Amino acid sequence: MDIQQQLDKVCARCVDLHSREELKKKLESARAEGRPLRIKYGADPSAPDIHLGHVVGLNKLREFQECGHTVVFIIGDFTGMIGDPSGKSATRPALSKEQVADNAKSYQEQAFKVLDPKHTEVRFNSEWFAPMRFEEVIRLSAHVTVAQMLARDDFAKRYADNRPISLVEFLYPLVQAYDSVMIRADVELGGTDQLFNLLLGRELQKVFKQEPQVVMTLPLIEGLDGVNKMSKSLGNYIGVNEPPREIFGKTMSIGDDLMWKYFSHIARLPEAEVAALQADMASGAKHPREIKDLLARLIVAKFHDEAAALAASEEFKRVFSGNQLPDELPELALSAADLEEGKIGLLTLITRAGLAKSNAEARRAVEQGGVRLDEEKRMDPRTMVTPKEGLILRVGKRGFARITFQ
RNA sequence: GGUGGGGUAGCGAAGUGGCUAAACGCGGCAGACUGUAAAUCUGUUCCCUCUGGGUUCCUUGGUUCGAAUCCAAGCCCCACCA
Repeated sequence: MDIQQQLDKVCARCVDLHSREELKKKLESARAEGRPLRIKYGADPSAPDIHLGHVVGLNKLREFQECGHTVVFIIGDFTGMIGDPSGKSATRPALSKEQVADNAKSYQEQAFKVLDPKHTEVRFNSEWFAPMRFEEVIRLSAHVTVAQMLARDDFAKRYADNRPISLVEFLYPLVQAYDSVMIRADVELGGTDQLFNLLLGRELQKVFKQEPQVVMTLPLIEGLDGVNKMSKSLGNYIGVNEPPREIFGKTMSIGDDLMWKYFSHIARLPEAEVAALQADMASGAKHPREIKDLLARLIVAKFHDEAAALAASEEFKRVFSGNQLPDELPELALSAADLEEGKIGLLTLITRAGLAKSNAEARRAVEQGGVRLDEEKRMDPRTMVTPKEGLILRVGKRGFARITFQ
């Protein structure tokens, strides 16, 4: 692939790029030296589930790989084990060595659903941080000023509002920047919220007499609520490891407006096709549900396969549009000990099936008309049920259980 | 070290002696409708064997017929000034 093609490919759909010119030069010199560029991507092992928010970046990394470059996937195990000692951030709990190792492993497995393992180098940042002496930390800190740190939007706002900023938070960007130095990154990419950290990597590389990395940011993708960026802590995410049905359903639940971003950044549908779909929707030629169904199929196929995507789509139509039962129902095994004179209270049955967290919650579902036994609505919470093998309990649109006996 | 502010349900945030299981917003759940787990509308949202009962407003002790609200001690958090 020639340099121009590579540039067009990797620069597409990014938000910030510092700079295209530099990237071009790097591509040229890399070609001249017959080596691949080193594309850095940092991963936080405290949240081991990769979701579609990460996929935006992973897709871009994959594009670099398709151009023959090497992805350096850094697992922040060192920082993960420290966490955020200020305790402010719930997303940064301190993890044990074992937890970090486990998370790192599952992280890689998931990342390789998108990345090509043959062109990926996995590194752990404890490699260089664990043996570091405090003296070196101080020296490193000397390269950054408080004013520089306060230039970061997030810090500036918090400082202005008299909200706390822990010193640790000042250190983390530095840690990330130092990673760039250690792996001699040519390019680093991240979400737009990472711009400051990425740029700091450039500064630090200059200090260490390295050619500064090219910095590229990609859009943050809103999660299921359509407002906040997709994140595990907000629970508004679609994980790449989730079963087809979940990925499909969750995708169908995003707002119509958000579809386009997913088409382009997650499903990687070419811009022209996205535009065509938008036109079809505007003209009424295609129904929004139909378009979203396509999106959901593309996403399921990306992490599972075509057949699973098709099956999920069929099942979704049956369960939600047709209000029918799904093909697989979770089972609730009862034994004679659970019954009193052959009966069990409806509320108990619901909580036993895990379809409500408490009896009170089950009661609400019943009183609000959300509970059915063999498709027959039951609105009295005092109902005593005489369960039989194969009885189907349904709570709301999504909760099902089939009763069996042991 | 000094001064001030604060800790209320999943989160944010009212409430400063009884009318408070605690306003309101977000989130969650259910229903209606639909184009779908979109949007919108309605209801609901501590627990329990539920026309009743139990336990809550950082902790412990106290005042009071009665405390999230008052007092004391403690723990924790934040800001500002040094």
